[in-house]
Amino acid sequence: MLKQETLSKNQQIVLDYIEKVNEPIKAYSILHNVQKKGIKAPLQVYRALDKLVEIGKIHKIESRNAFVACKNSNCQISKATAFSICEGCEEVSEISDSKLSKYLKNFQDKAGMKFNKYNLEFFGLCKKCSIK
Amino acid sequence: MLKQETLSKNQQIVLDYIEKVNEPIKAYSILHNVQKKGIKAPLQVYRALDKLVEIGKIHKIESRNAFVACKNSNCQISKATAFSICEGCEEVSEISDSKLSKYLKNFQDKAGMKFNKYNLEFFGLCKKCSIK
DNA sequence: TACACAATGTTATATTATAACAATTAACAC
DNA sequence: GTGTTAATTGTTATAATATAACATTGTGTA
Ligand SMILES: [Zn+2]
Ligand SMILES: [Zn+2]
Ligand SMILES: [Zn+2]
Ligand SMILES: [Zn+2]
Repeated sequence: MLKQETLSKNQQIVLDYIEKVNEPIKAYSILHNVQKKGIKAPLQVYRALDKLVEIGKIHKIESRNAFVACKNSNCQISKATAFSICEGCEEVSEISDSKLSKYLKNFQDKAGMKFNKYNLEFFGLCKKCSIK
Repeated sequence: MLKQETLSKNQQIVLDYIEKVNEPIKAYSILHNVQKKGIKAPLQVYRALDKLVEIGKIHKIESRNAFVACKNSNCQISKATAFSICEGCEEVSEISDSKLSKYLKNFQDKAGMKFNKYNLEFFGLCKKCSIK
């Protein structure tokens, strides 16, 4: 079978919603908001999320248990992700910095382990929150 | 009041256990294993974990919802952490690389956000798992 | 002593995620 | 088209992770 090129119905419903809200959103919040589209159970959401993460359409913000649409057309495979997270307003943005990604892709730890994936989360205060 | 210098009873019990097992361990697994010491409820474990993370004695591996003792005497404050995680055997080790930490501490995103903390998780296969 | 704050104990509940199994749909080879 | 395989869906139940709320006790300090 060829590699999937189109999303399934539930995958598309979930992705549409995540792209629309345009900020990190939690699985059960997605569920509540797509029930009018016919998705009834958590598992239907989680299965769609798994696939969307796998193909790089969305990313999981691990420290927040939340999901966000990919804003970086270069990371189609979800294997090299970096985010900045404001601890004041919880605003999250995906970092797209070629020097950073190059540095991290080439990083070798002392045990010589070869990495195929990384996730980096920076925390701080955004401009708005830091002047409060 | 002076800054806490000694750990409380429950904090010490939980830390002792995490240091003993010497690998990432989950909160409810900790609970089961410290019940003989008198800790009875999840909240007692989570409160101890929160404090231990705060003071840098342990770290949370976000992608695994697990906790591990700090192996890097330099990161007493839990604000700059990096781990390598084997996706085969789930072995986790804390990365201590001064060049990496310097690079990340000084990283500035395009929005000029000032970071005070980061967490980086690398994924791959350890030597043992990669020859299988 | 009185005060402030940290830590504890306890019960209940909220939140996040997966197991198990049956049924349906989509893609492909022939 | 038919048969085959894998992906997807639907459904119920349950597991795993984490916090709310509130009363109580301990600890350092003035
Ligand atoms: Zn991305
Ligand atoms: Zn902010
Ligand atoms: Zn550490
Ligand atoms: Zn391994």
